[in-house]
Amino acid sequence: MSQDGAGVNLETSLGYLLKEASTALRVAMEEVLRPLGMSVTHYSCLELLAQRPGLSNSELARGAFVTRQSMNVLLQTLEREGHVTRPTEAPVGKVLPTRLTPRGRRSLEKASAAVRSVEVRMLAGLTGAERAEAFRILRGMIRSLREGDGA
Amino acid sequence: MSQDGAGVNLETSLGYLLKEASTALRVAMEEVLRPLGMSVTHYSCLELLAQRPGLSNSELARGAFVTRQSMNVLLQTLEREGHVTRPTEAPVGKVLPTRLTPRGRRSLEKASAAVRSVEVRMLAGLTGAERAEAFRILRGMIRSLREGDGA
DNA sequence: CTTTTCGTGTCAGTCTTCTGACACGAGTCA
DNA sequence: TGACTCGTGTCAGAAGACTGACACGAAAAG
Repeated sequence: MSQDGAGVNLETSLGYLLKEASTALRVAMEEVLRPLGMSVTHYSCLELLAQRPGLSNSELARGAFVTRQSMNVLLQTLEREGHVTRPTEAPVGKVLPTRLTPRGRRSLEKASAAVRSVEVRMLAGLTGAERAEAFRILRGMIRSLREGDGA
Repeated sequence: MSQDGAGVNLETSLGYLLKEASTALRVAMEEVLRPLGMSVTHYSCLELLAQRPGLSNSELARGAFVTRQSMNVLLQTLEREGHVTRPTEAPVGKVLPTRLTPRGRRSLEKASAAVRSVEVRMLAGLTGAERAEAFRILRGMIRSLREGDGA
């Protein structure tokens, strides 16, 4: 019932499986993040800032896979809640470098632990070699997909 | 600058890479689907119906990774546009089995071809063995993630 | 047969994210 | 110097998806 030559066979499509895996991961993350009052984008933003302090709104948006506009409203919330700070004046150009506050850092610590547990669970049945292989393959897919961008 | 033992290292995180790949795929699909006036969920719904005619609203929702409510409004649109049909009365219970119209099928054909080209591009640099390996690994991840569901 | 559980379709309201558009500053190039 | 491109921050409106809640029918459990 599913081997019509024309269609994309959902049962065997790597694209569909990729979406399925990504959704499962997002659901699992939401599950552990909800008790902390945090969404996935929320967390991603904080984690990005921890690893690369001073990132701009646009850079954060790209890193969290949302638009600048969406990231901006998120940053406003995070700023209001005291998790991050942005200068009122741009030191150079229009870019407003964002930084974590101590409170934001504490908040991130719990979230990070929760997310790490999810990732550990996801990778539980995989050997080191398989993880490396998965990493390599996914990187390749991304590169191939983006190649056709400007073409 | 990124090897603090506590955080989830974004550069080496398979979870992050998974999201990145999934986003790249979605973007690429939106790109080829837009000229056809179709969104990804739109297309997913049609493709599901082609392979499993008579699916209910709820089943379609699960297959397209959205809620019943979201799928319902989409189905209303698709019905209004004449791409699908649903009986006004439920043959049994409350379930309304949905089917593609010839018009829906024609519409899907173009979309399916476009999506297939994206998937081909994504898989371009991969050998058959790698694709099989990717399939196996992703399946494992999904299973592991869902295991902790009811725990 | 009765009760309970489960899945379904649907209504209503809210929220998040996106698309479109604008002005501004920095860097590039002639 | 001046024109041009590029990236950025921001405002406004629209679209899409979600959460919460309800009634109903089927299937399972008693």
